[in-house]
Amino acid sequence: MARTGADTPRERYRAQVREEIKAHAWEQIATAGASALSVNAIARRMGLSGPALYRYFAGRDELIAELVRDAYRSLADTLRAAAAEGAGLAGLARTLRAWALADPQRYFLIYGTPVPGYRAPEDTTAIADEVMRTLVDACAALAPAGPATPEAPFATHLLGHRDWAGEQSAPPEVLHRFLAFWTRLHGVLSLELAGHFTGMGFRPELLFEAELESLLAPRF
Amino acid sequence: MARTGADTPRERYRAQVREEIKAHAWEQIATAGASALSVNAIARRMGLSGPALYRYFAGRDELIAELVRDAYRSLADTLRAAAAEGAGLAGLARTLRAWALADPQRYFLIYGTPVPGYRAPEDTTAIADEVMRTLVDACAALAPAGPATPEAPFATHLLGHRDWAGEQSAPPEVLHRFLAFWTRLHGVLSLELAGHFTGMGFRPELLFEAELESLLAPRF
DNA sequence: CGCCTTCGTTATAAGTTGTAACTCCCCGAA
DNA sequence: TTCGGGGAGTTACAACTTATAACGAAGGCG
Repeated sequence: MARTGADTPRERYRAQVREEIKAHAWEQIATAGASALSVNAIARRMGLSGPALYRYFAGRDELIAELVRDAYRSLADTLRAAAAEGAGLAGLARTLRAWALADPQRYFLIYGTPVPGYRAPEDTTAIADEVMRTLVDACAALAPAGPATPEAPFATHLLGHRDWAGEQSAPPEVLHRFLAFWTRLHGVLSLELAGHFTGMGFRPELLFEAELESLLAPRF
Repeated sequence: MARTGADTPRERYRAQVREEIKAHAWEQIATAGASALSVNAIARRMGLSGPALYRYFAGRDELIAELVRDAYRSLADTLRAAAAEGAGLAGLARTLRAWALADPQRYFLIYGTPVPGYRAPEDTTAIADEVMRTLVDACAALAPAGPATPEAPFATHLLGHRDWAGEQSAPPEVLHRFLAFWTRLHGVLSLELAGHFTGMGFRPELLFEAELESLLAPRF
């Protein structure tokens, strides 16, 4: 499962300890949030003393960056697996929702409040692009090259401005649908996971389904 | 402007210092995020020594809770003022956007990643309800009591489950439009403010406008 | 005018991140 | 099998944080 780079026992041990550190970190994040993640607390729970963990991660920031990378990786793999099993746009939406509900703090680690100075490393943005590409592909597969509606100012704007990751860019109609897909579902999910619907007494999954339905319509 | 409770010189001085503390806190949050807010750093910049600030706030958490309250207050006042000047749903949407762009970290303080254990105090949720009511009213004013569409499963669900703040609850069609309004605009705004659109090369305000337009349509 | 509250201070405790220096042991090569 | 090198883990330490306690000073209020 865990693809370790080299085979030397030292490398294997090192990779194993790194995974154990990350496991404790996730546990801690799930219960107290990422801002409360403490290197010392992890070391304590592992029976190690503080500075030992610095053999494995340059510091707290690098550990968090690694967790972000793993979160993106998990999401990308989950969505790709669903797509590979024939899930359409609706299936991907529900897969995304299930993934987010499984660990809200992991979702927020990716799509939550950003740290003002932070810049995601190259490999992480590459995985983020992989997520987007999966969703764009599903959008493209939904409406098989439907004729662009003439009155779509945003789509015509997208026609000229799409420095997208994928070079073979999808038609603007598809990109517009993808952006609506992404932002609408994120809007419902993030507010639900943050607890802004509690006390309102309705079932958030029905709002999610209603938004999803709006996205599947010819005119979304 | 600043409604100080009592008139005694001590009270006036106290309120003034509290405001100064909060001003420095906002400055710090805007540049480094809420998680990096340091009571000691604020005290240093004010020429005071650490524990002095504990005369004014019980601790870091209470200070942040106060900032959250003020952020909600600012948003509620801004939206109410816009509504009072005749702004409709579109005007409120653009007002919300301008308010968010003016200080992204302030927006995230309200709608960003939640701290797992945190429960907003009573008075804060009251202001949050005020924000919602303003938006619900604008949604109600948009379509003057249009006949409920028969095929609207979420609207019919809302009919039975709306433990809303306002007792005189709006019709489910209106509530559904409000929820779509809130979640769609938040979806675009939060992803934009978090920088997830940078490098894509399109103008986020056009996506915002496109989503807004979708919300103004009879069938949103 | 004097008291008393409140402010701001320093000292301290218990945390945190992160570095430095030292030991020790394991792995690999001769 | 033995020996050396390097990585792992340790303690000690610096600098920072939140927060409390105890003290002095200074102000307003009766």
